[in-house]
Amino acid sequence: MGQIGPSELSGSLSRATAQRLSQYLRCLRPALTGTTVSSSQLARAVGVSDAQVRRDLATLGNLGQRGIGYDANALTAVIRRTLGIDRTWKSVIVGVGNLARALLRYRGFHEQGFEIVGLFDNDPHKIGTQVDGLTIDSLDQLASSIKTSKAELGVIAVPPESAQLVADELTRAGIKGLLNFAPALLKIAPHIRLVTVDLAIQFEQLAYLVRLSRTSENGE
Amino acid sequence: MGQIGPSELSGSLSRATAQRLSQYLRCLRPALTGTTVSSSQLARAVGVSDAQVRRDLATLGNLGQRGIGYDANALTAVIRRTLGIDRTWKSVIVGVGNLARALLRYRGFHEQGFEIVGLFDNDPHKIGTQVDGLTIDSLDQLASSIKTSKAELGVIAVPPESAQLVADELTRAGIKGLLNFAPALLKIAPHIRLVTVDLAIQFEQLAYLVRLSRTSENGE
DNA sequence: CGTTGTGAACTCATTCACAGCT
DNA sequence: AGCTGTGAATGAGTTCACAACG
Repeated sequence: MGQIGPSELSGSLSRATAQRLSQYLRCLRPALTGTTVSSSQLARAVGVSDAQVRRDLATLGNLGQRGIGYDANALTAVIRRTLGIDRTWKSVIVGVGNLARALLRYRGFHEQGFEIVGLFDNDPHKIGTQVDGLTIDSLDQLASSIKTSKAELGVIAVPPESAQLVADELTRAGIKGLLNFAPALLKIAPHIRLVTVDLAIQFEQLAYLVRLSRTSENGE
Repeated sequence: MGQIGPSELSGSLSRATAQRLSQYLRCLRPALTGTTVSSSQLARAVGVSDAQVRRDLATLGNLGQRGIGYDANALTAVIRRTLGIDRTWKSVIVGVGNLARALLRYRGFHEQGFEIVGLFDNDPHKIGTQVDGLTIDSLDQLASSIKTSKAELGVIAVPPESAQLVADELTRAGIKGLLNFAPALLKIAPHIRLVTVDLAIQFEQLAYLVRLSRTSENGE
């Protein structure tokens, strides 16, 4: 199974590990110069144990130097390659509301390798107008536009009642992965990857944590 | 409210369990009428095993009926109480950009118990204007405003370089929990609860999943 | 020295499988 | 029959602790 090939993107990392790699990447950026970084430094920054960091990074190959640490540049490169963001991912956003605009302005998306190549909406008032240099197209054009632009990722930023429809349309257009912001339970084909971000759930989790820490005076 | 009855809010649920409870809640809403729902139904809807559902729900007390299932209304009430959303959480948003506007329009926030009672920004052009019936205030007024409104949750929707400052200010103002959307590593006091939502990380996770499913044609 | 990499131990989470209730 | 609750088994994830190395 874990055959270390030419580019060692070995045995699939757990979801949690992949998330932490993203976080390590975040802290690595500031210290991008030719410095080295230790597992305990990364651990403190992200809020995990140093053993956890070492375990995570060890799965990427032996890129630490004992007694020294990890080379920040090399580590960054390997994590990016492992996560698959060592290249550009063309993406489209369906539903051009405030969330879509927030995503377009979100710092560093482009430099992280995510390029928005299409905006779609079904509101006649929006179709044809421009946002950040991109023209908003009608949903009818979704399939043809995706095929010509070769976009692989689709962002669903429409109200929940349209979310399934949009997901189906994106699937038909040959999209590979969906990032869904609608609080809806999507039924999608097994070959499509789905990441759902439900903002209300994040609020609920926060409320739970606050409530918990008040109920039992449990430190940390 | 009032009595906490069997007071089954003791044993802190794991973070993952709390998340799934939120998801169950999501599927429960449509079937709100006096119906019963089975663990396998919930499991199918959310995408977990039925045993998982029963294990999760069992931690809330014995509210299933063998041979029948769970009463949708009762289950909803207990989950809401467990998550701490059986009451209103007053919240403020700092940084009134597109993300803040998206949150304000997000369906069902209010009905889920989250009430935005304050908007803050340091842009002179925004201060004094209204969004959704709320007047945008200067950051200077943060502390006093939070104290009079008794807001408990703060949403950080500012650029990453201001995020730490805002977090400190909210802490000083006596906030209980922070929902951070800035891609920044926040240093916060231990008694403050923090949930960070990094949208770029979600993109990265999706890219990883898509890349993975292409590399090894691993069915699932 | 300080730091990595990793077997081994350990903790937490999930699934199995079935008794027990309706 | 159908469905829950749960002990037991399994699996996944994390920490311990230390040898190996610069």
